[in-house]
Amino acid sequence: MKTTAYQQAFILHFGEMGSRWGINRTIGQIYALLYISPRPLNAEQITEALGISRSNTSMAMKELSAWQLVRVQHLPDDRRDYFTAPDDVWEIFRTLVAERRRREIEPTASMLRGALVAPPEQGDDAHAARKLAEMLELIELVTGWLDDVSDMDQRTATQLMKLGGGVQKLLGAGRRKKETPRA
Amino acid sequence: MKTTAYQQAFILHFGEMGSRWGINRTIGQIYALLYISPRPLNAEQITEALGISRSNTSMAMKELSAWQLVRVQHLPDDRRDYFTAPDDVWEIFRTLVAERRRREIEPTASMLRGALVAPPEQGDDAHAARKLAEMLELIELVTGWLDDVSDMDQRTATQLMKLGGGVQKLLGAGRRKKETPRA
DNA sequence: CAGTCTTTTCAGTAATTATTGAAATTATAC
DNA sequence: GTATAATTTCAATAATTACTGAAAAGACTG
Repeated sequence: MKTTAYQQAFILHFGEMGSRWGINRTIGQIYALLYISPRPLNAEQITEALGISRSNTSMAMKELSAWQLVRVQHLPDDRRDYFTAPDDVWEIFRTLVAERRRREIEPTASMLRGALVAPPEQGDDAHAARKLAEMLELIELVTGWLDDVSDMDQRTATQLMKLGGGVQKLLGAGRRKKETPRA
Repeated sequence: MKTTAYQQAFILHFGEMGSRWGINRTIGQIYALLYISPRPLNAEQITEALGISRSNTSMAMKELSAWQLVRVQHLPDDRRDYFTAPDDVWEIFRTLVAERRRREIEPTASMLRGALVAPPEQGDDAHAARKLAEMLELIELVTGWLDDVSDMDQRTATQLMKLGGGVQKLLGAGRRKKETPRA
């Protein structure tokens, strides 16, 4: 596997952004490589294309599998694992949202629910409990909404997003704060 | 500043989640502390409450300010800086979305735009360019939508989110994939 | 089941990120 | 101006996370 300069730029960018996205450089690069690759790649090809160790590739693939961001497939008369990223960006997006929700939000929601089972009623703890309740309410509102959007097919979701602020008209309210028409 | 066991649990959780959220433990803890505190706190109080160094507090406040997640205020006859988190969770949420967008998505969108100025038209690079274009299209759709939602007032946004999948009826489409009614 | 190919594990090391303490800077008071 | 309080900077160190190489484990072949 050799990569062109054009591909390199994209792969290196994903590597650099990796740390901001909570994944490491290797994982970012591998995902970028798979995403633009027109064919499935095996671990050896990935290792060679990125100049990393075989074991690093193995660990990264495990992590990407845990995120459900890659698929494994096999070719006839070849027992190596071949990896692909899903073709459809919308599907990738849904997976990302679901996984980030599970890892970054759900543990907190769960902790908040626990803390609110028997909320203190006096003093600063009571104030804290009210703030926790506000946070949980917002989390549940937003995650519920994300679930709903994830269940939509791409066409509907696209239509909804393009509607943008115009959705307020449909809601029948004159509460618009700022006019932001979209295509 | 002393914290109760009830407050501690929340603060420690935010510290632990910090690494998943792309901030460090100290920043997570400080934000949790400020969020539930019924009054503004100065750096010394934060330092004492969390058992960290004064310089660590200073650097963390700088970072939180960069995220626009805290406000500084002053008390009469006291020249120390007092910090608060915004009262309104909705406002905090909007800030988080805006900042994450700016740091985690915008650089990539910008790179993609650059790569698509003169997209290659042959071979694997052409395939890569098509995938880049798909990614950019999705990013622009989603970030545009986030902008629109951010511009809504809380009441409208809440109404919209509670509507959930029901929004499809308003769109006049029978393309519902799965029925998920919400309060 | 011995041999070969492939993948995984993991201890050690490298690289990165977080935290501290001391010194420097800034701001205010006298 | 000097003294004092508050905050920031930054080099050193601690802690964490990423990566490698070697060895082990697993999977298939003949």
